[in-house]
Order: sequence, then structure tokens, then C-alpha cells
Amino acid sequence: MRKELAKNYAPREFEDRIYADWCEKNYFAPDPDPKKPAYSIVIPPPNVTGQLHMGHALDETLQDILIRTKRMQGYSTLWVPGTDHAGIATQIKVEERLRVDEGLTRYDLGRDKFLERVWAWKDSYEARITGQLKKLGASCDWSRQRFTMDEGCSRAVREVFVNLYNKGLIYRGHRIINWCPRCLTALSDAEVEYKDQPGFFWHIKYPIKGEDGFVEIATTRPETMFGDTAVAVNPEDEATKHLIGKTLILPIVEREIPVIADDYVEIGFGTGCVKITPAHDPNDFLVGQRHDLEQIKVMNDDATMNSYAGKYEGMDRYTCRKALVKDLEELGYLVKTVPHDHNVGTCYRCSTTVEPLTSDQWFVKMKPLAKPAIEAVEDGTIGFVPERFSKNYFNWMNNILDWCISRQLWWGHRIPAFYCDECGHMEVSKTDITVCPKCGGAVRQEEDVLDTWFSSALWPFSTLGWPDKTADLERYYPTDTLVTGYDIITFWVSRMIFSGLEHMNEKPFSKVFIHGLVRDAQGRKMSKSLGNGIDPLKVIEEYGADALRFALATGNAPGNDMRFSDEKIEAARNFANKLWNASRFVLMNLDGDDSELLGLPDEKDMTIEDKWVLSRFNALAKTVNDNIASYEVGVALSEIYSFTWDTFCDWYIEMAKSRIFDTGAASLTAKRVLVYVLSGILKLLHPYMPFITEEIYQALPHTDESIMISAYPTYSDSLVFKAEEEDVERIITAITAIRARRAEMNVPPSKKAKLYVVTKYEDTFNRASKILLKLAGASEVILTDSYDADDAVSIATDAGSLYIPLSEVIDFEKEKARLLAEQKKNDGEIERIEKKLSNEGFVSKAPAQVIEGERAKLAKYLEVREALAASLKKLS
RNA sequence: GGAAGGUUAGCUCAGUUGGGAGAGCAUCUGCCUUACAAGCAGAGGGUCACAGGUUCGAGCCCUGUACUUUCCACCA
Repeated sequence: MRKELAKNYAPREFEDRIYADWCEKNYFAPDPDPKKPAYSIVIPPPNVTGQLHMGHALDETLQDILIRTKRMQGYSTLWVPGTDHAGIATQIKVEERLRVDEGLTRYDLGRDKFLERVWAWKDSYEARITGQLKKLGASCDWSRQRFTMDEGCSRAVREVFVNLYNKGLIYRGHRIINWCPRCLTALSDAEVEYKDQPGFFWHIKYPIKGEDGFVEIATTRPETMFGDTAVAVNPEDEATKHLIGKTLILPIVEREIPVIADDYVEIGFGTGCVKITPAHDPNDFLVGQRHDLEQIKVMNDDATMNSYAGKYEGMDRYTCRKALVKDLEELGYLVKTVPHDHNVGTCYRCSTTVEPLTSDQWFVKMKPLAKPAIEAVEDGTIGFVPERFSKNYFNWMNNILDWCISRQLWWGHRIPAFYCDECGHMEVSKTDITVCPKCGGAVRQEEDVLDTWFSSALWPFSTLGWPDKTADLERYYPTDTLVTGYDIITFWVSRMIFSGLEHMNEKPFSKVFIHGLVRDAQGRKMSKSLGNGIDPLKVIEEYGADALRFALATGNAPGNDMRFSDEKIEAARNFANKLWNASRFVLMNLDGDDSELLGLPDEKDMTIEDKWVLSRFNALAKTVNDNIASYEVGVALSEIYSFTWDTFCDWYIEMAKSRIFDTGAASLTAKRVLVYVLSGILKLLHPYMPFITEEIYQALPHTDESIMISAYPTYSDSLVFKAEEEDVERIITAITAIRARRAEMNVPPSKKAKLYVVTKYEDTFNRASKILLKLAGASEVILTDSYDADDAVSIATDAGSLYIPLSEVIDFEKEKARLLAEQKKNDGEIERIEKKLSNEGFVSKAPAQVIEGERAKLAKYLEVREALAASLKKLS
């Protein structure tokens, strides 16, 4: 007796065990065989800020599907796992815990002690994430696991920083940047999220010096007026050009500022006069540079007002705004207040409104790096799937500004710049230095750290050992597919592309496979604040990892968002259960040695349904391979699904039952086909549902030690049985029609009846008689040249006319009406196709294949017409 | 302001060089048929957002309109 599977599908019973077994056998490590082609993926490293969410589960499922497929297709596959230190995000989390648990700030601990805490946090969350990936079944090579701040990645970061600096592509500058007053750090443009917020235009009078008049300006941020160093008008604007050169007196502050001319001011918008605050607005900053204006910073780093704000010093910017507006109004400077919605930049990590302000920061010069990166996508060296996302990419890259890479944080790669206080020299160095190479004085390292994305940008090669020339780098770089969401194309994908091209002289990957977001059942983004996030681990616990993977991989096209719902996961679990039970059925009917059951039977022993299912399976293998190759993993999966459920379970197994319950040669043939096709399904399905397929594979007669190292099924010319496919399709048509008629007439399934068949496919019906007995409620199948008795339900199909003597249930008038209706419908189809075929335009221009298809359809309808005529004749 | 996507059955979505629309769930009917009720067998249900155009032929290609989502930019 063979090993029995449990009655119900219970993934918890075997998933962990199987994963441990794979690890033990070291299947995840790439095959060192040099003859195998390489295929590699680097994981988009999850942030060590927390645990994995559904988006990660989708991302990693897709990667695992690709990797497992390629592994089975004979590639030497490497999937590099790892995590990202996620500078700001992680620091915020640790600070928050520190505050809640101990009432401390990072300053209370000091830099070193604080970083110890963050490292401890990292260790614990990295372990958690790793555990989750394993639960999901990810077949990444754990011996190569990396972290963006590990020793190797840190070396890569320094190497890159110094190289770029030496090439003049990294510079330090006093520029206007986005400042988060909550995180107390600079942010890059990409890290600012704009949100619509209701606000106001405050129209304020700026008196003209030496005149009675005033200039009216409108502002959404009155508190920045303490930093105004000019008012600009457009030199072409007739309404305001007379003001140029005059001096204004800033209300309350009583400071004098000039009216300048600059075409940045749009004619006809607002009052035509713009206050210029170079230290607090990016556009004003540029105007200020053009006119050599003073930059006056009026806020502290935490967005409280500084001494330039006079009596408002120490107030928060919004408190100050309120007080200032009130004072302006009382003093008669406020003309009016107009409600105005505007976009406000916020920190992408903490949602605090960012304050543009001037500051000393480090930048990467982007234009020279962007050029080859744009070309690589233009010329197809790197391709996006779906293609349309390349437009996103071009849009970003073509308009790119210099990248602000310094962050005033503690958690991250500290910038390798060393300042000498003695001689003022600055040294950028790959290794730490303590003395100034110029004067020998003591140096101190730059306090700032690098933007998290600076190290993520190097991920495809830093993880393979760069800057060393490693064997991994040689074999697996460039990587093949990068799988990620469209939301980080700008943050990450674009930066990896220019970094790879710059430092490796070679693209980092060939394809960028983009997926969408996982939303909740209502289509909302999953988020902490909404509390609508679904924990993948809970889903795995309840339904199994395979069901989760199935639910994520199916029914959704590349790049599109998907909704995750109970329905979906239940459908996935039900499919797993179906496969489980079908396998159980096959197993409980197997006897004999594996050697007897393995391999295909001789063709001469096969029945038409054997050849039919093998031919259909062969076609499935082709479809699945083709679709996965074009990243249509969802399409491939639904093909497997419908083959498994419909073709294999609902038809083939039912057809095979008539033989397998017997003994002898016919039974053995059926069993061998069952084992062959079921194993094939398991293999095709394995990349999607690794656990259940392995569990069943191990119970079946099998040749490979594990399904995950078995060969992926491929299309074979020798398994095409066209004629038998048609034969069986006819039988299926007949059975379906019989069942439908019986159901319509409320014939209980238990009531068997004779089946008379008038057909020109006598041989087919003869060969399928056992199947008809089993599946069509027939007590006997009688082939006859004509059927004349008038006591039967008649069924017209393109396979012939079928008659079931069931006089007691027949209402002959109804029967006649039904047949007439059917005839009318059928004649309509015939007319439609004949019209089409007699259309000269169609016949001369349509491809031969299409015309042939129409002719075949017509032939079928004509068969039905004949059968209908026979049935009607009998009734009248 | 610029760009991309979506609009297909009651719901969620597929639909891959244009050749008479599919799935899951839901609904209705009948079944515990010895693998599976997480199941089986049937059935109903769609002017493919709207209006034009190209074509022998359009859910698919082109133009426009409406509604909707997202991304980018941002005028004080």
C-alpha cells in the first residue's frame, strides 16, 4: 500500500517541514555546473522597519515563481536575499520606541549608544523578515544574504562615493533643500510627497519708501516675510514696471527691500508682485542667485522662528503665522484673505510639512549620469514589463535635478569626508583617516549620513561582491530580472540603472518586471492608519503559503493594482484542496511498483481519452512556458488551474474510473497516464505552489529527489494526438448535451436509461461506450442507423442524434417547441457564417486559417441541422 | 499644467500581433454519484462607458467626450 495523504488539505502539517528539507539539501544555492546558463535576481531588500506586508508577499512570490521556473528549466539560478537599513524610517521607529519605553531622545543616549540600539533593532527585524520569507517558500540562497550596511555594502558605498567625488560628480553646496522639521534632516525631491491642503492667500501691503502708495503682494506663507530680500515684478508687465528700482519697507520688520525685475513673475497672475524669500523657497532661491540677494533664514531646524522674526522668535511657524496675520490686520497692512487650496510638500516618512530652506548639503550631479541611463532604456538594453512604465522612467530621468544625498541622521552610511580644523582642508577617503594629509592636524569626519537610496542603488553589484572581482559577479552580473512595484521606479530602479552603468560599465538587469499595489477588498491602499492591512503570516497560518501565493499570482495583469479579498484566498485554498483530493484519489488506486507505474504506456495500449488528455497536457506545457517567458505568470497559472480542475479532474479522472477499478493491462495503462499527467501538473504548478506540489510529488511514484530540481515540462511533438482530441471533444459534447437535457427535464441522476445513437462517428462512440455509461446516465449504448420510436427525448449535436427513451417525463409539445427554437437558433448561425463566407471581401482578405475556422464551424452547425431535422421528423 | 492607466456579467477581474466575449465569487435548479459539499451536474446573466472613424470584420487600432485612479510638476 502506498503512502496515503490526509483526507483534508492541511498545509500546516507539511509546509515548514518541506522548507527545512529543501534548506538541508541546499537546493537554493545556484548549481555550480558551468555549462548551465545563469539566471539571477536580487531581492528588492525589505526595510528593517517592520514586518513584511502583502506588497512584499506579492513581490517575493513573483520572484520565486521566476526563480523556481528557471531552476527547473535548467538554469543555474541565484536569488540574493537581503534587507535595507532604511535610514530615516528605521531611525524614526527606534526613536519612537525609545520615547515610549524610556522617555528618552536619541540625544540623551548619544550617537554611539543610539546606534547600538538601532543595530539591535535591525537584528531582530531582519530575523523576523527572513522568517517570513521562509514561511512564504522563497527559494533564495540564504548563504548569500546581505544587508545594505554590512561590511561589503559599506565598502561599495565608499568606493562609489570617492569615485564620484573624484570625477566631480559629487559636490558639496549651499543650496535650498527640503527640510523635515520633525526628522531634522534634508530630504531629496523624491522623498517629498505633495498633498492638497486648504489654505489662504493673504494679501499684504508693502509700503513704498518715500511715497504714500504701497505694493500689494499675496502669499500663502506670511511667516516667511521676515526673510524677504526683494519684491519682484515682470519687466514686461505694464501694470507694475514703474515699480522697478523703488524701495519698499517690509511691514513690522521695517527693513528696506528693493523691487527687482525678473521674468519668473507671471504676468496677470495674482497681484503681479512677488515677495522673494531666497532662503525659504526654491524658486525664490534661484531669483536670489540671479540678483545676488541676501539669504535670510528665519527659522530654526525645528521650524520655530529665530531672531529674524523679532518678537515672534521662538514661536512655531504656524503659531507665528496666526499671530503675524492678526498683527498685520490690526496695523492695517492686511488687504484681504482669500481661501486657496494648494499643494503642500510633506515628508514621505512622517508626513510633516517640509520647509524649504538653505543649507550645506552633498549632491550628486545627475545630468551626466542620467544620459547613458536614458539611452540604455531607449535602445532596449533594459526593458520594462509592461512597456508603458518606461515612460514614467523617461519622464523622471529627463527632468532630473541634482540629487541631495546627505541626511542629518545618525543611522546610515556616514559620509567619508574628513575635515581638518587646522588648515581647513577636506579629504574624501575610502578608509577612515585621523590626521590631515596636508598639515598633519587632527581631522573629524562629516556628521551627515547618506540617503538610504545611495546604497540601494548599488544593490545589484554590491551584493555580488563588488568592488572585488568575485566569481559571483563574473557569473551573475548583470542580473536578469528585477521585480518591483511601480511606486519605486524613480526612487530605486532609475538609480540602480545609472549606478550600474557608471560603476560596472554594464546594465544592472535586463528586464524590470513591474507589478502593482495590493489593495484591500474595497480598493483602498493598505495602511497602518486605516488599519486595513492584511498580515501575510496570518493568511499563511489559516490558508497556507501556497494558497496565498496562488491568490497573489492569479487574475491580475502585470503592472495593475489588485484587490486582496477573502474570496480570492478561499478560491485559492479550494483549488489546493481540489488538487489534494485528486491526488489522493490517484494514490489510493495505485498498486504495484513505481517502475511499473512510471513513464508513458505504449501508444497502442492507450485509449482515446488517454491520448486526448496527453495531447491537452502537452498543449498546456507550451502555453505555460510561453506565458511565463513573457512574464504573464497570471495567465500561465489560470491555464494550469483550468486544466487541472476541468480537463483532468472533471473529465479525465471520471473517464478513467471505468478502467482503473478493474485490474489488468487496461487498468495499468490508465494508472500510468494518471501518474504521468498528475506529475506533470505538479511540476508546472510547482513554481506557484511549491509546498503542496512537493508533498504530493513525494507520495507519488517519482524519479527525482525533489520536485524542485526536476525538469520543467516542455512541449513535445510526439504527444500531439489531433484525431483523438476531436474524438473526445465529440463525446464530451454528447455527454454535456445529455446531462443538460436530463437536468432540464428533472430526471434524477439515479435514473438510468438506454441511449440510442445515430452518428457517423460510430467508431468513436463504440470506443467511448464505457464512458457514456458512466458519465451520461446510460444503462446501455445502442448504435443504430435510425431511431423511429416516438417515446424518446431527442438531442441534436454535431456528433450525431441521441435518443433517450424516457416517455414518462416527456411533454411532446414542449419538446417540439424546444427543438424548433433550437433549429431557429442553429439556422441563424448557419446563415451568419454563410453570409460571411459569401462575402468576397472576407474570403479574399481574411487569413486562410480564419476562413478554415469558419468553414469548420459551418460544418458543425450543418451536422446539428441534420440531427435536429431527424429529431423533428420523428416527433411530427 | 503634463503624463499614464481604468471603464467588459450583480461583485472582483482576465481577454497577448483585430476573426462573434471568459474565469472566480454571487444567484437559481438538482445531487452526500465510494477523491473532494473547500464538492458534483445543470442554468440564468453582458449594446464590452459614450460618439464618430479605419477595416471584409473592432472589446482590441485612430479621434473626440464623460466619469475615475495614479504618477510627475507646481505660480508667489
